[in-house]
Amino acid sequence: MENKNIIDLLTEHLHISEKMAELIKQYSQIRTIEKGATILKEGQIAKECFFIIDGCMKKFYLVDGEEKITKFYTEGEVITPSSYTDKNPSKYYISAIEETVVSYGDPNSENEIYKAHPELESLTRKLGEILMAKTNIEFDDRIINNPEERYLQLIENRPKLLQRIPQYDIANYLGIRPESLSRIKKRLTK
Amino acid sequence: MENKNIIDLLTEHLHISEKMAELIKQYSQIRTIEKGATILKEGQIAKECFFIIDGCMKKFYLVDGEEKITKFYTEGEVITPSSYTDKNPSKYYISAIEETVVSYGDPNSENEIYKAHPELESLTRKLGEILMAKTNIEFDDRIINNPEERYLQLIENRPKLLQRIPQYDIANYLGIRPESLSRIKKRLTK
DNA sequence: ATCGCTTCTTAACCCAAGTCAATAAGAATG
DNA sequence: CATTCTTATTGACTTGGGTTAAGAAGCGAT
Repeated sequence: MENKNIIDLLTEHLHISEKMAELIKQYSQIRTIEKGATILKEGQIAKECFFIIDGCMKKFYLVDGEEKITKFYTEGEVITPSSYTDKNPSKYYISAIEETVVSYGDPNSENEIYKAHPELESLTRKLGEILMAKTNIEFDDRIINNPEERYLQLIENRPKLLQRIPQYDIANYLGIRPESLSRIKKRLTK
Repeated sequence: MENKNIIDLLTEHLHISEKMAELIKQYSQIRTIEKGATILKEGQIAKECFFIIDGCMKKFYLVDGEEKITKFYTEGEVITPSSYTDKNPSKYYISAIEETVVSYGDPNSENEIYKAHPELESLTRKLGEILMAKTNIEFDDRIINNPEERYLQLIENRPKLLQRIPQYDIANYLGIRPESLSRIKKRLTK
C-alpha cells in the first residue's frame, strides 16, 4: 500500500528541487483512513487539511437523508475543507471510499514549518492556484454538460475512477440515479 | 444614475474606517458600460477587474452557439475574471445586461496603490474571502436543488433580480428554457 | 457450496424539461 | 397609431431521468 510517495505525486503538478523534496519528506505526517470512515461531518470545523497519497475520498452534502456527491479526491489531490480556512461549521461531509493513505497538516504544524522554511510557502501557493483552476473547470463542466456527456468525459479524463468507485457513487456524482446510469451505458453500447 | 457610491456598498460587507474610505474614493476609477456591451470574450485575457456600483452584468459560456449563464453580478459585487489572475485565455464571456457603472482596476494601478497604502491589502483580501464563500454557496445550490427550488430561492434571496432581468436570462441561469420557467410559474400559482 | 449482503441491471410507469409551433403581450421605431 | 421586434405564454408531443419493484451478478463468510 505504501509504494506511492508524496514527491512523485507533487512533481506531476510542479517542479520540486532536491532540497524541497528533503524538507517535505522530513516534515510529512502520514496516516491511514479506513474505508468508509468520515473525516468531516456537517456542523463540524475541520482541524486538518489533507494530501492524498493512495486511495480515494468523496465530498458530499446530505439533503433529506440523500447524499449529493460534488467531488472525488484521488492520489495527488489536496483537501482543504472550507471550514479549515474560515472556521465556520462545515455544510458538507468528507469520507473515504477506499482505505486511504494521506499526509495531513494542521494550523500549528503549518505555521511551524513556514516559520522554519518560508521558501515552502510559494510552493504551496502555486499548488493551490493549480488545483483551484482544476476545481473551477470541474464545476463549469457540471453546469455546461448533461449527465451522459459528463459520463463520457469521466471515461476520457479519469478512466481509473470508474474501475474503483461503485456505480451508485458515480451516478450520484453525475447527479442521477444508478438506474439512469445503467440506461446511459446501455444506450451508449449501441 | 450616479446616486449610489462605493463606500456604502462596501460597508454592507465589512467595516471601513474614515481613512480607508477617503483612500478608496481618491483612487477609484469609474466608468459606464453600455447595455449589451461585452467586456470579456472567450479566448481573451482580462486586463481589468471590476466592482459594480450600479447595474447588472452576466457571466456565460458559449456552447454550440448557446449561452450558458453561470452568474449574475449586481451592485456591490466584484468581478475578478480568472484570466485576470492566471493570464490564460478566458473560457467565458462577461457582458452588461443593463447600463452598468463600475469601478475598475488593472495590475499596474493595483500595484501602485498597494505600494503607497499597504493597509488596503488586508481589506481586499477579506473582501475576497467573503465573496469566495458566497460564490461557493451559489455553486453548491446549483448542484443540490432542482430548477423549481432554485427559482423559489431566487425569489427569496434576490427578488430585485427578477424585476430587472429578462425571463429568458433567468431561465438560462436556472439551467432551463424560458418555456419551462413559464410552466414553473404557472404551477406555483396554484 | 451455500447463504446473505451489496451492487448492478431491467422493466413499467410517471413527471418535468426539451422541442416545435402558434399566439399574445410589450417595447421601440417610424 | 401602426408596424416591427422582442419577450412571454400556451399547447401538443418527445425525451430522459425518477420511482418502484423484481431479478441477476458479484463477493465474503461460514
